[in-house]
Amino acid sequence: MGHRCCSKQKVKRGLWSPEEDDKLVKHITTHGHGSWSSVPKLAGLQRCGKSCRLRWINYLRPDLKRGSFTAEEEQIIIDVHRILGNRWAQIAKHLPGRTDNEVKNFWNSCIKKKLLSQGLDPKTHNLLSSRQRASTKLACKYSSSSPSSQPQHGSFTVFNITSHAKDTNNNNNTMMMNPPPPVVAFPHQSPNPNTTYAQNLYGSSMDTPFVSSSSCFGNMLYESDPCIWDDANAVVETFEEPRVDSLPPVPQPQQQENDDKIDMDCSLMEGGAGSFDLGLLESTLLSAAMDDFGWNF
DNA sequence: AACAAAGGCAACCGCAGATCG
DNA sequence: TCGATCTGCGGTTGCCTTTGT
Repeated sequence: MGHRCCSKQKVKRGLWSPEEDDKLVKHITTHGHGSWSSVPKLAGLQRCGKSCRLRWINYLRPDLKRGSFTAEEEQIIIDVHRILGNRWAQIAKHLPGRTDNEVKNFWNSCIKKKLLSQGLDPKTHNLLSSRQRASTKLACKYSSSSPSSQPQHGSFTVFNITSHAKDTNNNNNTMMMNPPPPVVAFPHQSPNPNTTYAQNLYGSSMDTPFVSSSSCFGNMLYESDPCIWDDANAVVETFEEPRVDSLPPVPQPQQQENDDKIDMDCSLMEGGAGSFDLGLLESTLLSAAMDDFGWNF
């Protein structure tokens, strides 16, 4: 069964040869791709247009960054995935030079296992129940390439934030935020141990589209040491063992997507804002929504 | 050294939305 | 308005390499 676009002609499948790559690159660099369905014919390739498009986008584009993912990229993937779920194309937009396919493969082969080994459900980013953790411990060993990326002391550092936001009329009405979803710190993954991961992230030279309008959240998000964070009247508590069963589930991106639209009034904002990087959340949701609605600025 | 299992990754498949005539 | 085609996306498959026995 072939693609509709190429069902009439005999097409080659499987790995691309250097000659085919060469033909495709030459054609696109001189003529552009135009209509992908006409590319194979014009380029003299016995491939279907879809295959040509995929090959170009994933491997031949000159702006691709090859090589293994950096710790920063890995953290970005985890953060954005927590918000958007398996929207690989959206996630890849946060990683210049990376493709959705590359991100997806990296997630499935590395990050997923790493999260599992750290007791996290890769779908929900929630802590697994003790029973689930026991089963995953049996099933999977640490897959990390660096020993330092293993959880230390066999425990997690989980922030629990209680925000005492004062209302604008200066009275002392305190607004107790709903219990936030768990956020697990990965201090061992920070490239610079003297700065928080978010600082590394936002302060990196990488051309990240993130613009954090609430950097206080961003800065505390990956704080590794036990601390009381009192900026903006929020209190951070840490505890050694996660209270797995009492923690509420992270709202599922999939659940928020009706007709594949991001609900801008989503429950992430309402309930768990305290433990999310709001800057990342804002920019990611906004860019996703802008994409969904076709807004360009 | 040979074989099996696991991991990693490139490519394919099918669906859904967009576009065009 | 509608059907055909194109494009983009996420899920899945299958091949090749690496690792373990």
